[in-house]
Amino acid sequence: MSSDMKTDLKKGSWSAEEDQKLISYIEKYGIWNWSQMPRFAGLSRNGKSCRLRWMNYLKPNVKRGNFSKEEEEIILHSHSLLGNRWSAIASKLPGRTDNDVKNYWHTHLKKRAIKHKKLPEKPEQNDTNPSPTYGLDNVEGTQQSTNHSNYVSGSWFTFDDDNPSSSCTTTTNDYGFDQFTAEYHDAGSPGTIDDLQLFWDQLCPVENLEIANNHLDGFSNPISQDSYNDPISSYSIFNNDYITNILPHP
DNA sequence: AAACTACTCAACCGCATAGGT
DNA sequence: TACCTATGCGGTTGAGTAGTT
Repeated sequence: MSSDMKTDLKKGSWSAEEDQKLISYIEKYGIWNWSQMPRFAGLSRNGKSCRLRWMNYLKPNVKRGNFSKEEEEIILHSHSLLGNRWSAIASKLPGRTDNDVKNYWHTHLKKRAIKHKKLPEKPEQNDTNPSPTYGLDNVEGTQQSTNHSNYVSGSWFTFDDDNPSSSCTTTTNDYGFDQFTAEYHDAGSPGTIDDLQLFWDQLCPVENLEIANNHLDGFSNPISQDSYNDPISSYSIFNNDYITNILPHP
């Protein structure tokens, strides 16, 4: 028999008194075990309910109120990358919870994303009007590409010498954003941090990095220790201006 | 003013995973 | 290794509210 059945636990909306009990207890004793805490805090709730109430509502620095334009953009962009990984998306928005982001998506942004998805695609490449090519070929000191194409084809550049399985691609994602994705694969064993640094230096030369970072909006930093530990590191850029203005051949 | 509809968001539920024994 | 428990996550629900007829 579950503890819920044994002890007639309360469900539904939280009262101000319950909120205060939980806040007072946590302020005094901290969070130590959600399933035990309610009993000591004098609450007839299960641990999950307490945890949810604290995480989504009572915890200090939980941001209330309307989402800003910037927050909306981050959600839209992140969702196009991560899908319904609400917790991961919320982590990019200080003070917002996964529940908030999920609710806001369903009530405000989903329709917009679907509408956006129906926007016309970029023009197809043809012989008389070739799409611009993007690459590092003409950047001094960088590796020459042996396999690059434009963003319409969805396959842009492949490192085929020093980094045989690393790649960059540009695609138009489901939401109509141009998505530029680069991956560093170090087949089998992790490479050195220098290998990774070299890869990203080639991909984003110094003169491009500053502008590129303005569009990263907190997406994974390619030169982080995390990336080093992960045999694949990647980031994506969704801003059309970035691809148009930063990466075209000179 | 009443009835109905649409929207919002707090909360619940089930499942997956991590960590401990 | 198998089992148990706690925690975290995403899908879903439903009460309350706002807007419309």
